Amino acid sequence: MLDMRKALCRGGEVPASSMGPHHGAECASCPVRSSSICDALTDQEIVSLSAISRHVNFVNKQVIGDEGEPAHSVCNLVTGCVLLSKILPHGDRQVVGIALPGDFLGLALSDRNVFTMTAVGDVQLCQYPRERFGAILDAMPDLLRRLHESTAHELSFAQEHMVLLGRRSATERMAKFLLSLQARWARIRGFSPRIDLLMNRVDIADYLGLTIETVSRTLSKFARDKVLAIIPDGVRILDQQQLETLSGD
Amino acid sequence: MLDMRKALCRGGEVPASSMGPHHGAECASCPVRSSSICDALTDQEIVSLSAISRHVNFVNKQVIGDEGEPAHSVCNLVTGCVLLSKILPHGDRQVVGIALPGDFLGLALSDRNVFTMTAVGDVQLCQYPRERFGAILDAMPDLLRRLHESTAHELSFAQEHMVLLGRRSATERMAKFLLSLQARWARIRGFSPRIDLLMNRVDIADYLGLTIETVSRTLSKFARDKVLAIIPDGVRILDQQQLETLSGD
DNA sequence: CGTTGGGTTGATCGACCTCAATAAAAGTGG
DNA sequence: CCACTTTTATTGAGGTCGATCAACCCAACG
Repeated sequence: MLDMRKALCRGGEVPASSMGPHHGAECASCPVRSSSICDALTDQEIVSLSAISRHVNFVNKQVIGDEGEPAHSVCNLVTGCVLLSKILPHGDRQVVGIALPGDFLGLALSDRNVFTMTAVGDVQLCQYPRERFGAILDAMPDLLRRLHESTAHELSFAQEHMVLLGRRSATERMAKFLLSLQARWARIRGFSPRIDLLMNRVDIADYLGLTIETVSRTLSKFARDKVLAIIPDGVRILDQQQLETLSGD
Repeated sequence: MLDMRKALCRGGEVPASSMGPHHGAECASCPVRSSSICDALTDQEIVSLSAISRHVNFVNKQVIGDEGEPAHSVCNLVTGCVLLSKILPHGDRQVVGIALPGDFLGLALSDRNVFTMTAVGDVQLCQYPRERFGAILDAMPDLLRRLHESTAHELSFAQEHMVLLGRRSATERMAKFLLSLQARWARIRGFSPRIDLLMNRVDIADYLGLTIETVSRTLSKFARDKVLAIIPDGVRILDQQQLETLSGD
């Protein structure tokens, strides 16, 4: 519901902390290699891909790329969380996706950003110049296949989210959201009843197509019903079973 | 809002009218070749692809494939319209996509249908066995690239639809829907103020996340305001400009 | 004709939004 | 470390848009 684009202090595209280019070597110790598109590559291919890669850092609320603006690079999300959002003429915002470590940003390889990307908390990206990445794709059919897989998976996720936005109640949306985040983090850090939300109520509301008040009320209701406890920066699930019931399937 | 799966007379996967396999030759005269993924192929490649293709026909409301069931084939939509939908445990339905001539069904190449596909009116598909199509992809990197492009485009469209479902009013949804359909048909048949809806109010409601009553009321309102005229099987736009204003951007 | 399926319209209801006040948390500067 | 501001979250009261429930129309069709 809030246009954050103006509210941000964007120094430059690349924060000072990441100006030094450091190539190649890190891939071997990359924490998301196995869960990213890079797992489709041979060691040799990794080397040639890493030759064009650069790590870049962003801080909370920093805009990584603006909808409609030229996209100079594509990247893997290494650490942190990135919100993908679109803003309507009258100012309303819809968060159309949440990227977590291992996710690829720029699946479409489009020359313009199709959505605004905003860092949530500290974010590290492994960035590749777009044209060079495109060129490398020609030489690595497995990489293209993996990219297509990821895109298809995203599409499927998007369709699932359409169902949520079109046909589900506020309670179901909230429950689904929490379970979905929990499941996604589980693949990265392992299962935990404690869920770091990272983002604030505005972001959640804009993702679920609700208002912050409804988000707050729904969470309070869950807490009152002992389904979860609201803790700093997140929630702790107290009754997993009940939350799944509330999610509507 | 209606579970149609049970309500249908599904003879078999392949209607009698299409049992005779007819290979290859039609590709030369295919009406959607240039707008389908096939336009990425050389004449020679077309021949090898057409060797595994088969045309199949479906009638109005016939289920082409059910969500969750094994997907034996992928296909190009040649004529007609296909609804892609998901159904909640509860019974509510969300239409997550509308396929028109030239669109590819089965972009994900997944072994199971991720949504239910339902024919709207008479439908002709150009069908390929899934495994064989997958194998052919290895030999045709351009085809894979084209497939990825289509998938990325679908994803972008899906995200736009999320904005509609999450943040737009009934009026805006309806206006957007009509303009979107008009634009998509324009690429196939050329621009026309007359829009064949093909589908009924239930389908529209389930696509827009509304009820049939709201769809009907909104259309009636548009007609009362002389924005459009409701005609058999569709609408005729009377005030294109005003409809665009109503769409909210 | 009666029946059936789709569409329209009206009356009422309720889930969520809006507006507003308050509370809690997080910065900021002395 | 403590006032002070600013941001973020919660809670309440009231309003609204679209859902629900229900009646009715109309065309197709046996």
